[in-house]
Amino acid sequence: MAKPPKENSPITEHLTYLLAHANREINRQLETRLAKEGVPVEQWRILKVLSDGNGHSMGELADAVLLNHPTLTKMIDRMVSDALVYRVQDPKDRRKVLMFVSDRGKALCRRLNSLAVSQEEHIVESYGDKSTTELKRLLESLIGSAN
Amino acid sequence: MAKPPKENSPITEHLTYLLAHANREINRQLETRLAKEGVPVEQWRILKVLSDGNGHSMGELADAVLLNHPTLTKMIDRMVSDALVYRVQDPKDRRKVLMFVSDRGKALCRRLNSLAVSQEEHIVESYGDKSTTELKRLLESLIGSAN
DNA sequence: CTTCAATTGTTGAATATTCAATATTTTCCC
DNA sequence: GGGAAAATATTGAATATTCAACAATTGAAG
Repeated sequence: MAKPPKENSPITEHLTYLLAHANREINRQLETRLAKEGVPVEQWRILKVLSDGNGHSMGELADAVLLNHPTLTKMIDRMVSDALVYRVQDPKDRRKVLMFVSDRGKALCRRLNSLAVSQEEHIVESYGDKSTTELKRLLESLIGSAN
Repeated sequence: MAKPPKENSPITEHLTYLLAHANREINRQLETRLAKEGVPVEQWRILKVLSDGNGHSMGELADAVLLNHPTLTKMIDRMVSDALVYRVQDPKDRRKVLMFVSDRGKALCRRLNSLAVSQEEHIVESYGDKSTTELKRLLESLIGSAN
């Protein structure tokens, strides 16, 4: 396994497939945990990014949380309805909208962080500390080289 | 980088995020290439799995190509319309439907395979042979340990 | 300074996905 | 064997995502 794929290699030897497969598994695990709070994974990402307290424009945020712009807009609409985040027009550039977390959003984010950290600890237990660290290093590097 | 995340660690230190990010990048690259043939990545996966010529049930196929059952059913509907695949009721177990590739599907699959292999070669060029092999090994192992 | 292009975010229509419910067939077990 | 439970695939309604078009603001060129 893990050889360079030829035209007739099984799909399981393709990097793109292995990434999709691993991502699906891990994402599902997390999804299951976060369901306790009734929140999709993307909303955890949004809350976490906004947790630095600085305002983030929709564009920045979309990049950071791996969502397309219109998808993010609509997800933010729901989160505003739930009073987790709020919009402020950027005074420096009135095309932009700056997003902030509410107190309610912060409290939720803390609970979600705890669930997420616990998941990763669980992964490390069965998968190993060394492997996890190395995998993360390689993924960062791949992301960097793909840009 | 690549340390065990604490509750207040940035999201970029979470394995789940790194996987989602890397997957998104690589999947987009492939998507762009396959667009030449006007086919989504999932259809390439389906054609490739069916390329062994054996009939695969919808359940098997859904697992293999990382799609939920109803999503697969509807995607297969489209592919049947495009005469890429066809359904045959399993004579051994009439609950099951066995999927097969048509000649047209096979021809398309060959062209898609070529595009996909070329993408992976391109990745290996900029990312390195060693890293790619090691990353694939680790992903396989993670998938195995997650199950 | 004025006009045209680029940037930013949102919207509406088209498309795709998901959840729950259904139909069909098989398996289990008494 | 007969009836309940499990397995398989599909459907329809509800939901979410995407694509293209739009509106608003800023930047840039003449």
